[in-house]
Amino acid sequence: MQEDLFKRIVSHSKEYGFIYPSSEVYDGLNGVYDYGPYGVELKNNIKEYWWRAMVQMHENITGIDSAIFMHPLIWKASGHVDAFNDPLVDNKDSKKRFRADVLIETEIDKMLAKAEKEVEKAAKRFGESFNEELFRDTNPRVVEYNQKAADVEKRLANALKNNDMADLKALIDELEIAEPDTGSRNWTEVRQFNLMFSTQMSNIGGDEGKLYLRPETAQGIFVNFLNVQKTTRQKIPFGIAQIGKAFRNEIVARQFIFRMREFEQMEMQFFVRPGTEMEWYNTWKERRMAWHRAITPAEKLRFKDHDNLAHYANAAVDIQFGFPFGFKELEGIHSRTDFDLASHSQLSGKKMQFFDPELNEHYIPYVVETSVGCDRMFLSVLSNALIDETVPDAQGEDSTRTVLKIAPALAPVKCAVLPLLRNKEELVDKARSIFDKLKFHFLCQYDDKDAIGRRYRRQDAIGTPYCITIDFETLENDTVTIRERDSMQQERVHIGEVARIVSERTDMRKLLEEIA
RNA sequence: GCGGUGGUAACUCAGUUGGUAGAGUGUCAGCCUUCCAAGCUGAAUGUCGCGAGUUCGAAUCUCGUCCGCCGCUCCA
Repeated sequence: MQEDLFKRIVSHSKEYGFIYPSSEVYDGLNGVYDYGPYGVELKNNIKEYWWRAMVQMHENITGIDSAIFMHPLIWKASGHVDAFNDPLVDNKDSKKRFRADVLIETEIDKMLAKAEKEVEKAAKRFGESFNEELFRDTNPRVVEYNQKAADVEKRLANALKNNDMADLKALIDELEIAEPDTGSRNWTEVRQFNLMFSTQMSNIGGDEGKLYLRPETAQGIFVNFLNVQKTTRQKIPFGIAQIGKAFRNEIVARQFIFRMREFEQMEMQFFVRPGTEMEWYNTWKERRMAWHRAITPAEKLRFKDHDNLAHYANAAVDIQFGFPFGFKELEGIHSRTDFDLASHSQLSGKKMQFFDPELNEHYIPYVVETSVGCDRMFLSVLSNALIDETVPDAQGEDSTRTVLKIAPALAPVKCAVLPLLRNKEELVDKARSIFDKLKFHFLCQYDDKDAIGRRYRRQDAIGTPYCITIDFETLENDTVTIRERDSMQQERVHIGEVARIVSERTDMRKLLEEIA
């Protein structure tokens, strides 16, 4: 059932111009998708909703748009060069995949544990007279275990540093590491997976011209911290927001647009006084949840604390959405401490500090990050909106309609203009003239093909919240019917009122007021 | 990458023991329609993922290859 919903979302997306597989005429490109005519409208509206909620609604948040190409040292400072470089190995029998370095580290831990056990046993045996320090230094078994652990650790570090995959494999073989569940030692070669895409700048050969496509937009904000703070005269606490593409060379990109190799992030980094970060962390948790709740039912949203934290965070929580394939991360809220600014200060030699006039001292601000996946947001909106429902047809019999119940402020097309009949020139002319006026206000569609009911259904399928129908009464008194998508109810209004009514009901302002 | 599974029209799919391709929906043109899909007439669209082999003949059998989906790993 849920599985079916997901399939329907994928095919509906393609069939109605929301999302196409990328490079489809060449059989597609794994993990890459294109946004179609309605997709780009919806995506732009999601971005606008985010931007206005974050930038327009907060005096102390400003936006930037930093370049995708950045100085390679940025990714050294951020930890991505080291942390996003995973050597992976597969077990041929269990078909499971492991990080080679983790397997070896686990083995090192086992050796150290064995040494400790020797010490414990000796302590019991010798009782009070036990000289632990001496025992550790002299007992042959303890020394051997510790020495071996140290050797392996050193070799592991070297292999990782030199990207020596063959030596990692050799270590796994020499240590006779077995797959934890099955005990199998039947391993494939160790392969390197770098999660950052690299490219070349200019025509410099070798490593000198090597650049990465940014794996997150956040670093563009951190390296502009000083610029923005100066030019906007912001005082702590303040934030910098950015929407932009990021790239990760995922081992496997799966679940449609949920995990793509090229994706778009909507990130805001909020700079705060050290010690106040948890307060702000909680504030942003609540604010971000309110933003989601304004367009998504509460039961589809939940917080999920991170079990183990990334290298830069001292607190982290996800906002998850109930996708057809389960609750999954939509947005991450991290307390990033001063990791990034401190790291950039150190590597660049530029002091990324803030002088706090209240405290009369300099400090490196702490950072609270909110980061939403734009494409995931898009998918959540679609999963929430796509509904097949039973409604009465012209004869009062049951019929099904497929409708996208998207929040009107996010809907790709706001209004369709439909002459009741196509073969009556007066109706068509009148409808055309109404369409030509409405198009100045919002995105409209004109359609006179097929019976009126079918045209309503077509608009339902792309989530158009309002349909204006021009009928014979229009010709008499300049009134039209407005049909609302979800209720299918109609009201009759004067032509002069249409732009105002549709504008009001599809205005993003209502959403913003709701979450203020 | 490994394993499983699949690839036939824009979408969903059928195609029987090999005889050179079909349905429904959708699209387009026209007609008809005074408000909620499936009324009438007509039309377009497929090198049956690609390549090779077996065969008189391959969507169907064999091999190779590409791509998709699901699982393993990672994250927005």
